[in-house]
Amino acid sequence: MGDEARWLSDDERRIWLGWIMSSRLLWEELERDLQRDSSLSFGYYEILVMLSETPGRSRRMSELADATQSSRSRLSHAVARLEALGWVRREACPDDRRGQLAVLTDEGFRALETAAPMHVESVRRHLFDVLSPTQLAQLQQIDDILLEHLLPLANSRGDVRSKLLEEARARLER
Amino acid sequence: MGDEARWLSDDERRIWLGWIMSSRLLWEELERDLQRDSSLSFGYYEILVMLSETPGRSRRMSELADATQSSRSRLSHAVARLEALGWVRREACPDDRRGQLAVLTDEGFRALETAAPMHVESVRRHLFDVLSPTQLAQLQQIDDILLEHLLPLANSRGDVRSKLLEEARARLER
DNA sequence: ACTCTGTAGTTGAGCCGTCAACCATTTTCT
DNA sequence: AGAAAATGGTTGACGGCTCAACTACAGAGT
Repeated sequence: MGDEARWLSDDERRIWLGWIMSSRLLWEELERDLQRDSSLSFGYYEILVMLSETPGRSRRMSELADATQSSRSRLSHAVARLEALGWVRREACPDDRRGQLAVLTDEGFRALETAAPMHVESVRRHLFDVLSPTQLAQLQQIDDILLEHLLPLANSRGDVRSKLLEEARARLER
Repeated sequence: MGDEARWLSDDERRIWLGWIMSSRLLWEELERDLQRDSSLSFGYYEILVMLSETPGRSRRMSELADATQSSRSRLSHAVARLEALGWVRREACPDDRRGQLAVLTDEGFRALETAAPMHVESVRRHLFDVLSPTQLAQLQQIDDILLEHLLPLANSRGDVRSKLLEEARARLER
């Protein structure tokens, strides 16, 4: 392998591999649980959660895209599928004729209600129950720093994500 | 949202959101860099790396699957695509007539050689350069614990991953 | 009013991964 | 030895994502 200027040291390599493996496995485990318990993908789950948390259980497409860290395109596809499942409905936006509102249906809300407790349980099992309070605090600090570095990058890449991510970050720092 | 028995506390919610956002963004950023610099997906990159690190630059499919934390199916598809690109070649396994060897071609090795330094640079930029040594040490501990919890789960789910993950973990603990 | 630029959202092609079904070979058990 | 079970690997349908192209509307400047 081309060992150029700044290769990784052994320590760094271990940290790197550890991060890759653990974060990948955790994601997979959570998605698998969610899929098994509720036949819901994590992406869908996030969308339903975000909708359920707004008054009126509805939100504009682009807002929703930012809130769930997805591209507009991805959200558009996802909402189309959720609509086909009957969990979300599209409505025209009153004040902007370009806009679309994604609205959580009652059926969608019920689906979320059954999924949520099991998902939370899964998050506990795989994250909160295995780390000590100290480690959780450390993890939070680390993630905050990473976000501080990564969010501006994501934001500057225009198109995809916008100011709402900053808002999300503010929420984190509160 | 159905607040059942053990919902997340505000602190937990912040940690949870922080983890989701940061790990997702980091993955995306690294993949984006890799794609931009080398038109290589992270999955492919990993396969090439694993192959390049074995004597003979070849490895059995299932070994390779475990080493890259992928299902046999995924690896099979991926190697098919890498083969079409001319970076990997399949060979029959001498001692087991069921087996297949994935072999890194010279062209594949060259592709990896150009990709690697830029990728390492990207990892530094987004991870090692933003965290302090203390935080990196903490992160490693945290990831080790997560792995200790997650690897057995992944292993027990038979089919997909096997003993080699344990080996990988041993490598981590060395 | 009229163009110019930016924003909202959708669409289709193509890539990558999952899942389940499948064949071939090897191992184990009797 | 022969049947049964386990292992190695592939395949095809399908889901979901990305990227780039596109339509429609809004807002600014003239």
